[in-house]
Amino acid sequence: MFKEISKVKKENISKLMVSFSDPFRLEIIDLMMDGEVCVCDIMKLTKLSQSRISYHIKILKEAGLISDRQEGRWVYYSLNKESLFLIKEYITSLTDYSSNRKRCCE
Amino acid sequence: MFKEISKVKKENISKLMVSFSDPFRLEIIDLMMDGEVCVCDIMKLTKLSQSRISYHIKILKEAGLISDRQEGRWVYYSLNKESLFLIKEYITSLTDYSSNRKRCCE
DNA sequence: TTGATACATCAAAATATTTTGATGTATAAT
DNA sequence: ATTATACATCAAAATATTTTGATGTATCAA
Repeated sequence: MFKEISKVKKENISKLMVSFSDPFRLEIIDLMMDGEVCVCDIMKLTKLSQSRISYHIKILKEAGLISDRQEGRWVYYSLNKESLFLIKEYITSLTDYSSNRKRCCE
Repeated sequence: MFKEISKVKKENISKLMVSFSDPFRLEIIDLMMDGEVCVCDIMKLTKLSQSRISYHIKILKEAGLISDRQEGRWVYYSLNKESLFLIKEYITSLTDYSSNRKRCCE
């Protein structure tokens, strides 16, 4: 399908993009911009319930967008740079191709 | 919320990201990489039904990801470069911030 | 070893998205 | 004028996602 991004990568991309498709996940992602956060932080900063946060965290983790690091009772989450780079690469591939547009249906 | 991307932009981003959250929309987007396509093209190339394609096209259009151009009975759709750039900018802002990570909860 | 904290997981309910098939509108060809 | 084509829109059904509240697990402190 994609000419430069393989099918395997395409599935990654798909899950990664789903990460950003929910407003509350966007908020959580936003909080991770500054560095590591734990669920407790997200609870304080967003007023989302604990299980609700865990649910969204799980989606982000399974997509590969975030990494986790446990320290005692706390689990610290942070954005995964490689995944962000993959997304940027994908978007760039779209812009690159669309710059030599042609007309269709002729 | 975002430090460099305003709230208005954030709403744009949200809708733009939703555009990529469905596998069939990803396919449609993929087809637009090479240039303009009409619904009829997408039908031929994907075997999705016409109303199904129109539904997804509508979401992409409302998100501002694609532009349309009518020519007689045909409507040609193509990727909107400005929107792609906006997304790249957003992802970049995430990577930029996450490079000076700090520990939380201390 | 008891209790508290931090988080994960689960099943059910609530909600949102997607698909389908029918119908509608505009354009164009006969 | 009539018919065909290209696409949009609609309401109902199908399906998927999200939320909630309860319960489970691991860690730590007293």
